[in-house]
Amino acid sequence: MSLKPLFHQAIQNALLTLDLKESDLPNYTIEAPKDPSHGDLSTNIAMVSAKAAKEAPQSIAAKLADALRTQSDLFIDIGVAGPGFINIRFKSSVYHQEMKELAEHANVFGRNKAFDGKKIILEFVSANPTGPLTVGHGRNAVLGDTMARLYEWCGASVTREYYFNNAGRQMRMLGESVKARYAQQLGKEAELPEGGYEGEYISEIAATLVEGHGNALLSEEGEGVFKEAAEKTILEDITRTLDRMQVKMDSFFNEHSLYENKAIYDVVEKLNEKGLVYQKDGAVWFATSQLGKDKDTVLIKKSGEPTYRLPDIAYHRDKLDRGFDLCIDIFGADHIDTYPDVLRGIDVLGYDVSKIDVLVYQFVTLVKDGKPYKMSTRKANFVTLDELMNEVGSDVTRFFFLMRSPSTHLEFDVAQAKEASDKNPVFYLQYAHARIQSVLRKVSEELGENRSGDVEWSTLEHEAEHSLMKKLFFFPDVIETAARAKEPHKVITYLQETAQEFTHFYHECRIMGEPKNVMASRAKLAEVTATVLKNGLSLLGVEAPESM
RNA sequence: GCGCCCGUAGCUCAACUGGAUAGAGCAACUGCCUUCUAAGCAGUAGGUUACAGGUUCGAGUCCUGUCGGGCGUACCA
Repeated sequence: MSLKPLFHQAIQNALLTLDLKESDLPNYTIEAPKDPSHGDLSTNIAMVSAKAAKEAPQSIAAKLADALRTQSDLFIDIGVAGPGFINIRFKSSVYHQEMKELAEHANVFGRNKAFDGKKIILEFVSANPTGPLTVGHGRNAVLGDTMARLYEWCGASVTREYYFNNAGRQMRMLGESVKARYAQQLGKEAELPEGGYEGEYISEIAATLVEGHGNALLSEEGEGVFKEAAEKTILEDITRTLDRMQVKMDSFFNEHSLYENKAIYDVVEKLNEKGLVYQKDGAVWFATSQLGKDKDTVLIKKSGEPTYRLPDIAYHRDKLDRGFDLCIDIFGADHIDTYPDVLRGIDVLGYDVSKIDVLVYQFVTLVKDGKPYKMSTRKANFVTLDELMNEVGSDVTRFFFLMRSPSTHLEFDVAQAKEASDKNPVFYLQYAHARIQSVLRKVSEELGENRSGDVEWSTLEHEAEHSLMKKLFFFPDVIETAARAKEPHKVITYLQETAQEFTHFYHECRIMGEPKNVMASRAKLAEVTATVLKNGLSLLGVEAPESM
């Protein structure tokens, strides 16, 4: 279903006849050359093995090419080029055979076994319930969810977890803020606390409380009913927002449970047994300087409250205890510093650190009126995810967040996103899909039920048909690469190229009005392309419309 | 100061993780709608990959240094 294994196998067979042994070979790669005139696939095997074999790369390549010629009937062309690349071109019949197999289960095409049977937990969003999700959280949510989908397509069973903390100063402040608004709405003198939350949503929560309880709550503490009401409402709102974005969490993990079951104190105890814990200035310290860090780290403040690092370590231990093979955290660049401390802790506790991995993404810079825009949940001058989706919809929102590599800053021009949505690249993909469906409807009218019958793949000989087929074959590789590298944008790049190949084919090769066998095979090729586009878009959480 | 990330076309970004002549979209320009969706296609123009060294058959990609930007560097989360 993918061309690479065919070539790989042929190389293995050819090697048997040469002196070169597989064990002598460093890792060689098989790639599709950028320039298609070089061939369908290319390998650097001769170059990378030249040193060990003490032989010129061109000479090795020539021998190997000869062996391939005599042993394999898959190729129409085998050549040696440049510094020692071996380039091959497959016979048409290979394309047709592969297409036949692909078409038989196109709807699952792309699924692979790269993470087969693995239990993976992804932690993402994890915003504390102090306000609505912002554009900044959006990138986190979409990256996490899309990674989850990618792993699922690679055979893993995936848990999406939202880790949150409903205690601490922020939440206290939230309760006080709601209480202040509540009192104000009842005509009492009250001021927002210093550093309180100013957003409109606070007033709305207060208004609901006024409606439900009148002035009965005036004597209550901010930390009590007010905080609880705010937390409940905000978490519901967050869930609704995620829902709109096609993000569904499998579990919510409350940080507080790690206090209740004493997990955090057990961590301190275990670390203490290793002699890595001490007291100083009334606080409890983790001797991270003995583990390669330049200074030690506070685990429990002198107030008796743990810092976030302690529950973080306990949380990751909990995940490993739950039997996950891989724990991935999706972090914004500002949280990256917690990661090494967690690893140190987990390592000392005797767990396999390699099971913990992190996807760090850079910040979203919001651009408004051509200027960068500073956001703060507390000041309420943020743009919420809901507002954004009201303007451009969930498809465009998700696509936008995924378009760029996580390691680069994402510039989000609000004005541009709000206007001219027809210039957005997501529509190019959706349009290609809709256009295929439209053609297929016409073909079905023409051919009736016969359309899905036996397809004469051998009629597909046009250059445009070949390059489209070739593109399709690589889909599973792309998914695997994107999952391993944790770079979902690779899927987008691929889909755009695929849509481009399709429109090229669409303009070069008419479907309607051709002889029936040609019409049928081209329609089938178009149909499979649509399915691949749809599969890819579903990985991104984006709709593949039947018409536009 | 130190740590992590980034610097590629006018702008926003790719480049299959070390491969061959660095590619797309937007913006600009030239063509193409009496035959399957013009939200499209074909073409033109645009580059010393921040800079200087190094590693090797081969560097945008790896190493060292310099410059510039972002984020950290809390007994905040």
